[in-house]
Parts: sequence; structure tokens; C-alpha cells
Amino acid sequence: MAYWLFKSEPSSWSWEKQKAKGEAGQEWDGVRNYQARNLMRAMKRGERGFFYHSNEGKAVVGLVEVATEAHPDSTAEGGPWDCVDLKALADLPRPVTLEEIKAEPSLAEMVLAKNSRLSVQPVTEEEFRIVCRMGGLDPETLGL
DNA sequence: GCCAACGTTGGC
DNA sequence: GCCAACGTTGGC
Repeated sequence: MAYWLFKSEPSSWSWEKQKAKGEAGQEWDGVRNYQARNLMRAMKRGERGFFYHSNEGKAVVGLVEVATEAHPDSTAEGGPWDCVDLKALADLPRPVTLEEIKAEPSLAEMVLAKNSRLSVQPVTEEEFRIVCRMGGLDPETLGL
């Protein structure tokens, strides 16, 4: 089981909008970066990730589930771009800010802290658990 | 709004 | 295949 992080500017696609999609989920389209695309190609249905608000908020605000494996990005018009579908799983009771992540020594190696520009990122299991707890979610009781 | 970091493009 | 120029991202 791998873990991930998805970044979005709230002004273009917010956590509120993602939640409103509910079980139907939403194609994570528009990614035009090979590294990010390759990470999405490696994702499996049912894997979990964080939803991160960049620019405004700068915080991990929720948990998502990978709802489909990678498929062609419907906005890419035959280009080499694939993406997965995501559905919202849960709010973080307390958003975990970038500042807090950078201040936490055990998260020093987190991609978000080191290469904040990558829009889809891998997260280790340990990082996933730490950020969940910082956000007020117990990964055990969630069955994660 | 600035600018550093990064990725991509294209001339050579 | 190198690398300068350019565009974009996102923290500050």
C-alpha cells in the first residue's frame, strides 16, 4: 500500500468541491508534468492520499482515496497525459499547515518540504501516519 | 507582487 | 547532447 499527496490551488479546485463530488469522485486532470503523471500511473485503486491546498491555506486539509487506476486525461486531447480519479474520504479535523510540517523533524524528508513544486507526490507510510495524527485523525481507527 | 526553483524547449 | 532562454509554480 502506497500513500500520496495531491496539490491543488483552492481557487481552481478546492477540497470543498472535491467533497461535493462525493462517491462519484473526480478526474485529477490537468497535470502536465511527467514525474507527477508517472506517479499516478503507479497508483492502485483503493490507495490513500492527502489533499493539499497550495497558495491559499498551504495545508493538508483532507484524505482522498484513489478511485480508479490511471487512464487518459480527458482534457489532454490525445496527449501523453494520464490521471487517476479521486474521491474525498474524510476531513482532517485540524488542517496541518506547511509551516507545521517544516517544523516537524520527523517530516524533514517529506517531498512537500523539499520540493514543493511537484503537484503529485509520494508519501511514506510513516509520514502518512504522522500527518494524520497531527491533523487529529487516528490512522488505526480509520483502518488505514 | 516578487522571485527562486524547477521543468521544458529549441538552437547549435 | 549541451545549455541558455523561457514559462510556470508556489512560498514568502
